[in-house]
Amino acid sequence: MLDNSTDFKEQMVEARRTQILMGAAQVFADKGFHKATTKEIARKAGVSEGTIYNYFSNKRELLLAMVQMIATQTLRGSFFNNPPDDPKEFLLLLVRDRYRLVDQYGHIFAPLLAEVFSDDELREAVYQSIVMPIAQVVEQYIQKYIELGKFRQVNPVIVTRALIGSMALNTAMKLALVDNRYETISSDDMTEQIVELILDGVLK
Amino acid sequence: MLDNSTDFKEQMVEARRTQILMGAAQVFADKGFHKATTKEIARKAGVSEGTIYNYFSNKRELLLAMVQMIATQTLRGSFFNNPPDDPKEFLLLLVRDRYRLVDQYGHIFAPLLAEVFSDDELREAVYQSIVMPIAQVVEQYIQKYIELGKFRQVNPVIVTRALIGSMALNTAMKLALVDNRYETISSDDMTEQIVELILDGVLK
Amino acid sequence: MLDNSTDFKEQMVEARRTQILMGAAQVFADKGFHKATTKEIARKAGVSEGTIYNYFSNKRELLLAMVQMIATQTLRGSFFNNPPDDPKEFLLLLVRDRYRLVDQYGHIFAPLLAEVFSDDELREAVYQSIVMPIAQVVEQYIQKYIELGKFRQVNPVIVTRALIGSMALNTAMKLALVDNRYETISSDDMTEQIVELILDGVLK
Amino acid sequence: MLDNSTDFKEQMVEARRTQILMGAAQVFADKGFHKATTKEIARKAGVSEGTIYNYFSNKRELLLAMVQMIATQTLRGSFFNNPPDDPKEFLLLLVRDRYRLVDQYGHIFAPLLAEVFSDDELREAVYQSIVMPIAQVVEQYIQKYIELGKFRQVNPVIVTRALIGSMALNTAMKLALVDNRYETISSDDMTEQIVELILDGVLK
DNA sequence: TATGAATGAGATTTCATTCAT
DNA sequence: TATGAATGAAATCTCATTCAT
Repeated sequence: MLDNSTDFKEQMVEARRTQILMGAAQVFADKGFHKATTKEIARKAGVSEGTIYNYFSNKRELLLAMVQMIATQTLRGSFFNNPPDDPKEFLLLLVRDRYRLVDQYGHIFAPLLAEVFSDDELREAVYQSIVMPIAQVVEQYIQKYIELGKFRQVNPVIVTRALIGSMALNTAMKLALVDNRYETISSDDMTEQIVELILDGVLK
Repeated sequence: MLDNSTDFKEQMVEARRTQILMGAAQVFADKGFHKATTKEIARKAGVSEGTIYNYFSNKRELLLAMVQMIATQTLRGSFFNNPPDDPKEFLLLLVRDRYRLVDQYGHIFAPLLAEVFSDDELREAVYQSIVMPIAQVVEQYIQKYIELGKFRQVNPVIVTRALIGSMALNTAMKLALVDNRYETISSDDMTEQIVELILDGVLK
Repeated sequence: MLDNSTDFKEQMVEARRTQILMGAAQVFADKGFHKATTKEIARKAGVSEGTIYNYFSNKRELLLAMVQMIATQTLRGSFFNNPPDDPKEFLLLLVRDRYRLVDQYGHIFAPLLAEVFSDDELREAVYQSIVMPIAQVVEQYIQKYIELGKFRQVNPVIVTRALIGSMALNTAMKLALVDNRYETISSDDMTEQIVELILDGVLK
Repeated sequence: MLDNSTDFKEQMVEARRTQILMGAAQVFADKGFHKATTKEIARKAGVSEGTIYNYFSNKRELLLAMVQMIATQTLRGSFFNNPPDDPKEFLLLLVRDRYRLVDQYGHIFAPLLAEVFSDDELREAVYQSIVMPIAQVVEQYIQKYIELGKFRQVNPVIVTRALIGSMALNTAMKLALVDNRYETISSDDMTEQIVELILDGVLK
């Protein structure tokens, strides 16, 4: 078989996988993982139920595949190579970039996080593929600034999770529509306030 | 029927409900809500499956009842009436008290939070009964100190969720055993570092 | 719990198992094991599909249970203790007793034998529980008569299977209605002819 | 279209059918008819799933086609025309020839026989195409020798099935590896003992 | 009120067969 | 004619819930 024929096939397979994943993401978002039926996923994805199983070995694999899909949306290399010197600029760039990811894949995150509580393997995958990569960047940055004497002697691990947790809960509140005071808070304002809060907490 | 007879009966009913809830909590913690079977809950609770339905109308009600059970573990009135003047003392007392709650009911929180992502009513209940009461105390305290000129002009809503989110994610990391660096961090250290971080972020 | 209550419960369980097995036997006989659906088994047995699984862990267990049921229909102890001295009398008694079993459980044997070809565990069970016990009796009898000098020096293992195989294929022909010449052959005639055939083959 | 072109085409078709049947035979032997998937048959046969359906109308047809394939392996004409006069020679020649068939097609027989119990049409086909032709030869031979006064007044139908059943069960025992005493019995010994057994049973 | 056997709706998954390329 | 992706019917099995005792 010729190379471009193989390529073509691979592309078709990838396109089909994505098509199915998107359907699954919608249904998972609506119903949650357990109440989502393969029948409805198939309908939303525009394929038959059987076709799902030509591309994923079972329903749960759909969740794991979503983790991988999100994980590939990494930070641009430029960011890693030349992180801005100004801490505020650094954190704002980073946080806004990740916030955009949540905005884009928001409907995927919720069912994913829900299952993380009861699925050990999924939890590990989410942590290793999604949380760790970004957390490491922040930790190392903080560590460097502590050594430079610009930050207080804080624990970078804790502070990093504090930043992520602060963003996560506030974002969740915004998306969950459970507290209407969030309607008047813009994402940019929220992001900036949180970055400043944490930053002032670590600055000497 | 005499009053004390009614009381006795009510107590029996309450005791049975608790007995069942405790069984359910254990199984939910082990398996998650969906993979927990009523058969196993009954066994763990030491009752028959049928009996569960004499006290709860369905499996999901067990989750809602757990929210109420946790919600009753409110802060002591004394805390509300005479909150410590020193912000650090205030926040530490508060956070440690809540942390104790998580320690005690930790196995209930995970399955509860998992379902919060896909169950609107449960989400509302958790927010109103568990998050809001404590959040309000913090918000009002922050508001007061802003007005007193001791805190910067921050948004109390955001800062409060930042504090809660910081504690939540760090605690989750500790409990999830997914990052072994948390093994060397004591709860007290963690709590104090987070409180200081947020506090330094809001102090003028 | 009192003994007779336990007994009663055990009897109920046994009765239910038998009820389900009988339903399964009918459907297996009609359709064969694989084309038999649990839905139809349930209907024939007069229970719901779910009930089947309260008594058998899966569809295949129904087959194994049938083997056990047939296996319990052993030869009377008197037969073992005082086998008739006359070889012809001995073999006729034995063969007719077993033939009666086939007559009674005939509809169970067919699907059982069909699966024996592709299910190792079932094959082992059928051999150990059904074939071996009866085969051993015959083998030992033949062996004894060889030693007494009344039978030729034949291999008791082969001769025993020859007898069983002769009976089996002729019986199958009768039951399968595939050769109408069998319509005019009575079971008793057939049995006697086969016993005589084998016996004359071994007698000195 | 020219004759030899048609012939060539027919040969190609026949070759393809055989290729597919051989693949199917292997998988049927491994898994049994029902657990064999068309996907695996296609793989073993070295064709695609679709191609199977260009040569056979459905999976079951594969079984029927196997019956025909075995049926064509008939006894040599010479055997029919000049059967040996000596009964023992006659039976040994016949039985050994058929035993060779089982040896060669053994892996096909098991799944075939399994289905025979629940598939009326297949049963009829096996009986008419495989059992009957050989059985008739034996029956007529026996009949002739009875008339010649060399055999007792036995029923040729029963005796013939007794011979076939004796061979079948003993052979099955050997192949099924379920009774290790068969490991020390050679096929030739077994064949001869059975022929002698039956023959002594019918000889005057 | 407590029990637990019975229920049956419903979900996942398999796989023979079809059909566009 | 060959391919193999797509199909969707159908089957097994689970389990929350009911109800007779």
